[in-house]
Amino acid sequence: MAGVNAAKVRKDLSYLGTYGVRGVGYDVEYLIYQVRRELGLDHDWPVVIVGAGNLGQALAGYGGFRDRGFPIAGIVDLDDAKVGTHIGGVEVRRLADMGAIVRKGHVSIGVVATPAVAAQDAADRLVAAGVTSILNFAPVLLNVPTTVTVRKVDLAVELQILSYYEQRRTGLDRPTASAADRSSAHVADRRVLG
Amino acid sequence: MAGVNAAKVRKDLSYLGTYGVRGVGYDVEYLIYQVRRELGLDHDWPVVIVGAGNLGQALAGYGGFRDRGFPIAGIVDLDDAKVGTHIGGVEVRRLADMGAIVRKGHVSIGVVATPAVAAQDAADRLVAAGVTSILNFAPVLLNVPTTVTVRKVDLAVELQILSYYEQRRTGLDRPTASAADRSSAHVADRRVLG
DNA sequence: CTCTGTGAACTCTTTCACAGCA
DNA sequence: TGCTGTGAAAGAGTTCACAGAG
Repeated sequence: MAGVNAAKVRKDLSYLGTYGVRGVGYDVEYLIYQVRRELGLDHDWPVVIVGAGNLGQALAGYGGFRDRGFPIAGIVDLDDAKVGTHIGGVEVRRLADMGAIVRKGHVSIGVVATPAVAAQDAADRLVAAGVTSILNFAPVLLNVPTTVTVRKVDLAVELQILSYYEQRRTGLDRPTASAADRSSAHVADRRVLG
Repeated sequence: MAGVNAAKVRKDLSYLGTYGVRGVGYDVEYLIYQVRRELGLDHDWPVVIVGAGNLGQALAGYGGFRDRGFPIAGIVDLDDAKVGTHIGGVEVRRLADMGAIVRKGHVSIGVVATPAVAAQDAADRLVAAGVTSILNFAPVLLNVPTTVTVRKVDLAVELQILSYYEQRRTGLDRPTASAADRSSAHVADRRVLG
């Protein structure tokens, strides 16, 4: 169902410890608990969103975050016109309030949903406020201390990857085709084919 | 700057062909053109968005798609209350209009921005309309013909990955720590540390 | 006989190290 | 001397195949 074979599932689970019983199977409920604990999903992780533009609003309004353990502790924006408006039950606050939100809400994860030019400043402020993990939606590489973890999600890049397969499907017979195929195998592994 | 060493850059570029000159360097402009051509970025790829909720609206309103070669050919929604409204200069159309949008706009990429329960239906309709690549934001595995490429972006999973590092940073000294470290190296490779 | 745990084999990716060329 | 191209080595990740246990 997940596109992963049995050997890989067993090997991966074995890294967590020995939670199965040979010849019998896994206690599913207990296994799920252990996986969740290992991934840090046994409690909520409040997040603060920087940028109340289209994306920031969507993220704040998207119930999937709260439902899956990531409640919105706050959303801040540089634009005073947006401050005071409500999105998904959360009030947009001033950028200067970020430190207070992080401190009061025990926030360790920040989301950068600003335009590219404002992203580094947003990251700097998040780091200064004490955030140690950042999810970056801006199409720039953020420069942060080594103690801070950054993950980047570039929506346009996701489309570019699809365009690569589209282009390849139609524009066949190029001489370098097979070599490029091999080199891009790490990308293809995220394809889900039914 | 990109967190990649010179050998890897050279090796990767070599898969596209021999576009550099030994002892001299690459003609940057020509190289960029070749990379773009190989990735299918030498022309626009109009996309159709299914779902005009928070996320669909954000995607449609987000200028980054159009700017990077992915203009919004149309956005459709099941909810008649949303039909007729405008988002980022694009009118929300009825779900039934999807076929016409795809045909008229020569769309081959669809974006699923629906709730989880509606995602498979959205994908089925996209495939029936002739779309061959799907970017799926719903937290479900889509079942599509092997001729269709699917990429999944799960925003909550991105936060879960960050929570894993957070949990690990604080809750240290667990016996299985080193083994799990090794097994998760494929996740860590997307971290950007300054 | 069934199902998990895991060392070993295998495959794929990255890096090294140097040849080739200006 | 400087920079690209690439075979070979090294390193990671995945799969195999079977031991172990009920």
